[in-house]
Amino acid sequence: MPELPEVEVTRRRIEPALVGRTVRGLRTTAPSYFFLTPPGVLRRRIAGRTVERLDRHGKYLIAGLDDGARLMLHLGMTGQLFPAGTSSVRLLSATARASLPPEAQPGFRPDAHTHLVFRFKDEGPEVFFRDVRKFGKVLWIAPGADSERLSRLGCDALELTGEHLFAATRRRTVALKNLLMAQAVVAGVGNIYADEALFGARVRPTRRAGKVTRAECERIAREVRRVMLRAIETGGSSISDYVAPDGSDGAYQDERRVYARAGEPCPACGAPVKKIVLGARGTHYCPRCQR
DNA sequence: ACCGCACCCTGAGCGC
DNA sequence: TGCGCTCAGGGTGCGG
Repeated sequence: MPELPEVEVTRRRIEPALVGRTVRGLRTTAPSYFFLTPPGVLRRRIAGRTVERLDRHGKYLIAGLDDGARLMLHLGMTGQLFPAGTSSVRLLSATARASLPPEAQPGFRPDAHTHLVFRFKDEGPEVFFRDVRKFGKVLWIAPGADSERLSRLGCDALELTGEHLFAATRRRTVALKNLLMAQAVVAGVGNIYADEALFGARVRPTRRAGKVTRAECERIAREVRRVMLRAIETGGSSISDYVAPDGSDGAYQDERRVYARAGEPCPACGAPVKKIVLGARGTHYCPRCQR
């Protein structure tokens, strides 16, 4: 489940394969929930354009094009953005290779879930956007136009301050965790890092947002930034590489302290980690450390 | 204005 | 072994 760190890692990996290159053509799947811009329109708008930059805000990637338009990409739950034939996995057995995600498979061919295939004028590799569940999104934004989706996002989670969080929580009765995951307040925090940051800050996810103190907001903001920077360093928790081919074994997996550890001892005090449902999302915390 | 919940989708994992 | 059910989750939008 890509959150800010996974999107940032994706951005850094895909940037060299996109920026400075001119699109010869775009292939798409049929119209669906995935396409905020209809695929036919998208193909016409993108053909011939050169990608000038690739930015990120929260969980959104935004490609700047040479005609002033922008292409917005969201990975949703299962989105994968990767260049063809990126990696060499010769060291792994055939069985291990077969279990690799497509981005690590040298011979990957676009399948029914590959909704975008960028082909370029140069001889370099194609770039694929694959998304099995279609919770991802693609949107073409006209030159000079605003996107309501982007303009209503709050500050990027890496820039979150205690002051901003404190102001946003006043007079709010929602559970703190739900507010932390509201993209209009802070952009980039998802389920995993919300649980991890709140554990680090020792604040219970169910607390009414309005009851959270100034000092706690400072701790939470610091933990959000710290946890996300650390996850970027370790390559994110669902972005795979050759050493840890299985998404669930991503590097950050080893650093999780509460997420998906229900019943296991809290790393700080040993009490069993509790799992509840909050805002229809699995929520994990230590009942002793987090008050 | 705010809050809670249904919905979009499909593979994994489980029980029978 | 195989079928069918349930669950997971980001973000939007609706009804209360």
